[in-house]
Amino acid sequence: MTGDDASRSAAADASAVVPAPVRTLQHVAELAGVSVKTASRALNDEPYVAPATAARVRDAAARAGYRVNATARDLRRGAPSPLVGLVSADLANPFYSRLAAGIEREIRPAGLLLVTSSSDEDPDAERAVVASLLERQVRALVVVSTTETHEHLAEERRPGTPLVMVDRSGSVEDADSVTLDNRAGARAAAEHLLTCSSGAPRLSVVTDLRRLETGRARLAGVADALHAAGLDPLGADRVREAHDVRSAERAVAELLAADPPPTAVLAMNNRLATGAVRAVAAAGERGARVAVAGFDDLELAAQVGLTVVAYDAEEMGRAVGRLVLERVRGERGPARRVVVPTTLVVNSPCGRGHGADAGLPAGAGRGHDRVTSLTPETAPA
Amino acid sequence: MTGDDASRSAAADASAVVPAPVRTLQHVAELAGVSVKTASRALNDEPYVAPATAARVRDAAARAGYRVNATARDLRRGAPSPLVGLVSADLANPFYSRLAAGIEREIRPAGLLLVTSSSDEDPDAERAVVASLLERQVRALVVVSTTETHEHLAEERRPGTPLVMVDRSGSVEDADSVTLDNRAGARAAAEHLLTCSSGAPRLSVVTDLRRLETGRARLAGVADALHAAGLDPLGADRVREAHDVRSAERAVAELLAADPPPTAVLAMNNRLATGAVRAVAAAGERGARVAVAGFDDLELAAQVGLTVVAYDAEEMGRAVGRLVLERVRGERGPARRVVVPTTLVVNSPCGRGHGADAGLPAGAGRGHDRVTSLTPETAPA
DNA sequence: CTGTTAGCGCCTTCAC
DNA sequence: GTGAAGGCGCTAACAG
Repeated sequence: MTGDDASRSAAADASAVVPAPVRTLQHVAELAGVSVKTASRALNDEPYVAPATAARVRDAAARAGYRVNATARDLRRGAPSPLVGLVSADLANPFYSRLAAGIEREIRPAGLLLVTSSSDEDPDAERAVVASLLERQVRALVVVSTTETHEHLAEERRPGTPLVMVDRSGSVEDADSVTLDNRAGARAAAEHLLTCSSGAPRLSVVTDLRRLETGRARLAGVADALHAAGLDPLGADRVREAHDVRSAERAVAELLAADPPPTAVLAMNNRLATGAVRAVAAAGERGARVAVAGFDDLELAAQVGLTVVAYDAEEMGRAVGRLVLERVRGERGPARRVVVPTTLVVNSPCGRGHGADAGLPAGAGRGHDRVTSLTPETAPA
Repeated sequence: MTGDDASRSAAADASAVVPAPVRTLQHVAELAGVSVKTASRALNDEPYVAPATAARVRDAAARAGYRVNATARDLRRGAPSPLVGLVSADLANPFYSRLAAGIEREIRPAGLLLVTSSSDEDPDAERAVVASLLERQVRALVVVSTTETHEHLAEERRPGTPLVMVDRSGSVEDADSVTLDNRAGARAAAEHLLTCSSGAPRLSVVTDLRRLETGRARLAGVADALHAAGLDPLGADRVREAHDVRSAERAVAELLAADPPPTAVLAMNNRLATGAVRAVAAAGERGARVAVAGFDDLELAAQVGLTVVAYDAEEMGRAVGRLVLERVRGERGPARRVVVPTTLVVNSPCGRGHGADAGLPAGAGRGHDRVTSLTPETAPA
């Protein structure tokens, strides 16, 4: 083979800064004039290696730019992979990214690595990426599932691979889950909006995919609030589905055009809330007064008078990370169901509505009216 | 060994839904009554396997819940790992998460997996995680570096592992890079703020770690603008360093308390801009009029009258992904330096300043006054 | 068509 | 102290 020669001559090339692409322990051993095993011992700081030998080996390794192949080592040792797979819908969404950040922060100290992938809310993509991660022998799987059912998670997953469902708890028997108290959060927001109106309250809602568990739970929370207030359930003309900022803006514009117009709008997630704020601001120019609330926090919510159902997404991620660590460390107990409480942060000046003439509710500060839902931190499965 | 027996009896247990934790090809082969190699062939759809045999093997694999160990396969095949490592400062920051999303979207179709990890702006953590990823044999490395120098990237990296520096181009000879046109972007924002003032303009700045390349470039852009306008360079009393929303809010409050107060404030990233908007809103209650601009886009920028230096972070990620793919596919050319242009989105009503009484600039829409910097998409190294 | 042998890079066992 | 053999799970190469 001329491979080695070619490599060495490339080392003389200006573009190759590093010595020579020697890679294996075998090469290091030859360079140091010892056996492979001795080289292995020296580099792993095992006892019973003569100091002089160890030094020679280390030197050879350094010159060769050698780096252990952790994959091969783990294979030989029978060690499980340090990879934890995360499958979410869209990493660009602040919710998922904070979640990922929380998971990563929690598992990194344990030497675990987070592999992130997106399903783009496409069930087939989710199945494919789950399969791919499983083949990569991920040590645990964290999934924000987009699918209606979850056989692909229950069955395809090798027994013993811990699974944590996030945001949407799903139906896998032995899977841990971390979800929000969606129903209580939405109910709190709806109740606030209903009491906010000066006259008879009329509530409209933008929601995302109703097929998802979260969407259904949040709508149920709204229904709770309406029922408790003795009001009629949401009519079809008071609900629109949207999935991004622009479609939400259009949807809310339509909702606002109803006769009579709503006194308040509730957006079921952060993207929809952004669209809603824009639509209401535009309508506000024409004199409308509409209170707005949204699920999920937004950085500038207080500044635009947006009331939000807030929660700590990164802390959710940390909770996920802790579950992963426990399972990875051998915890075999029954599935845990962690429900994270939400907090209503009231930023809309109540009774006055919200619009161009409402001005910046700077005086309201950023959410001193916090109402935490009473959901317990952890509930039994 | 009683391992198998124990496993099988566990299958009868209610908590174990799946058949039996048989894992290796060896087991499948035994189950199907064929050799390991035949099983391998059947499962890999190789030709020259009797249909009946193939069916038996597939059936056995299904019953056993077998899933190939892709890691072992790659080792044997000499195939490189499909892992791409990303080391960023903080995945919870929308900039990094959009970046990650862009990279992931671009590389996923090629079968590559993104491993994300955070350095938390800690150089030592960065070095550690880079080493760890390299040991995992990542196929390519994408780094948002927090370190001053980059020997650890230049040297420790095995020759042949492609490296893409993002946001901060660094000093590694053979590394590709994707960066923003920080200087032009900051200059455009500063120029806008300077011409915005009715009287003599006084500009103050909140910046993050000045040791970082981005911070320096953005400050240089501000200096450019001041120089071009014939104004004095920024005095030390007009600059504060901050690194998160709260410290930025405090810092801007201090800047606003100067005598004479600034007519405009420029925040050098998204977190600092959020803090600046809050501080200015609070001061606005007391009648101050201050224009605000920030580097990085924010969802609700238009709604709060925040002028922003915007750019497409996800597209940056896709550019990174494309570079990774090219290198992974064997492209050996010299380092590429991609510079992404920025766009100034003017949301502050010019000449009137910005404060509580400025109201929502809803009429200004969301950024119709876009000024794209003239930076070329790609510049030679 | 199918099985045997060998070995990817590394480490464990057990000799020397 | 050190080295030779063997094997983790899998698949190329070569038999049969």
